Amino acid sequence: MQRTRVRDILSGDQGGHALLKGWVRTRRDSKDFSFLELNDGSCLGNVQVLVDHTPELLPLLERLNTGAACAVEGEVVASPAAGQKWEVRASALTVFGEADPETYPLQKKRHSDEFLRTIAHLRPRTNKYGAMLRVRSEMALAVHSFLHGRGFAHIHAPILTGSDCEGAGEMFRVSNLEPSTAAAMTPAEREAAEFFGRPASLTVSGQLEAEMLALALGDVYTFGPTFRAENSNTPKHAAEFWMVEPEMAFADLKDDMDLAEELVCSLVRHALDHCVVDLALFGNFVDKTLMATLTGILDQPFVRLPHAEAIRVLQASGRSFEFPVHKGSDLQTEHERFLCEEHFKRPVIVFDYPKEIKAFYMRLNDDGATVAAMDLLVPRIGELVGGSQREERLDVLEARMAEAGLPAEPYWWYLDSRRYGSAPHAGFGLGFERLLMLVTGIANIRDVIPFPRTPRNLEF
RNA sequence: UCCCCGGUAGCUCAAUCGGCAGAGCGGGUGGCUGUUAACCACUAGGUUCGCGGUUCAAGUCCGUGCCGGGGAGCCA
Repeated sequence: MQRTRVRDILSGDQGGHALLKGWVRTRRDSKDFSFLELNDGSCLGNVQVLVDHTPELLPLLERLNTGAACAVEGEVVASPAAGQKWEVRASALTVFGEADPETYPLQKKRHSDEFLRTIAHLRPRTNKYGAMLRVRSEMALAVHSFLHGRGFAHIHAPILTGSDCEGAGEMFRVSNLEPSTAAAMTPAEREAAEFFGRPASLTVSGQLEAEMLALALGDVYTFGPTFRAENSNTPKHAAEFWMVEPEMAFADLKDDMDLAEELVCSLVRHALDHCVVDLALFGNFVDKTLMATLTGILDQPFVRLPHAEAIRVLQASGRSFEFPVHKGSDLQTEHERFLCEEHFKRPVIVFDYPKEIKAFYMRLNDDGATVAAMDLLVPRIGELVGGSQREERLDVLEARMAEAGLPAEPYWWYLDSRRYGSAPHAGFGLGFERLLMLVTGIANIRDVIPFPRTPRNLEF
């Protein structure tokens, strides 16, 4: 007999014989019978199972404490008591794995996020983390379905990279050499001995490779893990995170901003449409303002303002910031928060940044002072998306690299794309975990990744 | 990496001025009830994060290390 998922029992409209398999959330004993709350991860809800204390069932029931895995076979019937529409009257039980109540760390009561991080292998069995993981899966699907619907090709950028100057972020070095062996070698010996014959790292972005593919396939995107070795200890940084990076040929900055806004709105709408029950949990127990925030995002277009205009808004605010703003200065966290949380009270896209504070590959505007870059800022989280129109003019790109002090040689293939059939193109990176923080209201990035990697944390 | 706060029972936390180590929840035992964060009674449970110091006496004060949280920087 095939098992029925709890989700299908709870959403069904008729009873019948069923086989359920899952984990016991709690057991309530009466004199002659007990109630089991069974959860199988298919949805937030549990099925209430009524188990009579018969000679066959009682010995098995006694082994089913909170956390135990079991199978329940029985009749699905309308529940006579309030609290649930359906319940299952058990006719047979199978115990797969017991959970010693003396040592099983998950209790029926609420646990702190900090404690649950120390048992990341068990926390998916809690309501909150089960809900988060279902939403995470649903959001990944929504990313693919939105971009697929727009005609984007899903491409796979390499995770191992040889260019150790891709961008600003510190990179994780990758080597197959024993550290002690490598330490005894001269740099030349070591280079020859390295697996790739040169230094290798984990990628900090698939953008440069995505550009090459966009200049062949038109519209592409990567969606994969990304690595930063920055010693960042904050609620919104992780050493390993997932990033969605669309790249469009024949597109400018406006197209880029349009796509970012439409993608974010599409993902939020998908969550509201497909994760109703799980989002309700977050709205009730994690962030009371969640639903208002999410529907607010869909209400009206995002604010778009040039960086220079953002500076003027900040200067005119009358606020005394810890870091005073002036023409050409970067936006600090306090400025970003003021703009989207207090002044506009909604997502804000800031664009046309001074070229000095942005990366070399961003397209130089006609004013010669700014580049066609954009950051999408959202309340509470800050930068959700960072992108730009790319510099497609070979001479300008080479000049910008020289200004930045970058050697041209390792970028020979990147520059080739501007040498042969270059075309205007644009793209951005969207932090997938930050999106999940936005959608769930969860405040710490460590709680939207099943097994987070942060400085000094590589357990599990 | 810098600044601030914290680390006491399985979990969440109290402990006055430096003076006997406490509660709720969870666990165990018994009872009760179509229960549902079940309820009632009883009960067990401690290297007070580690190391060093001050003191008659340290959970409490000092130094240091580790871990966690918040803020900042960097960014997705």
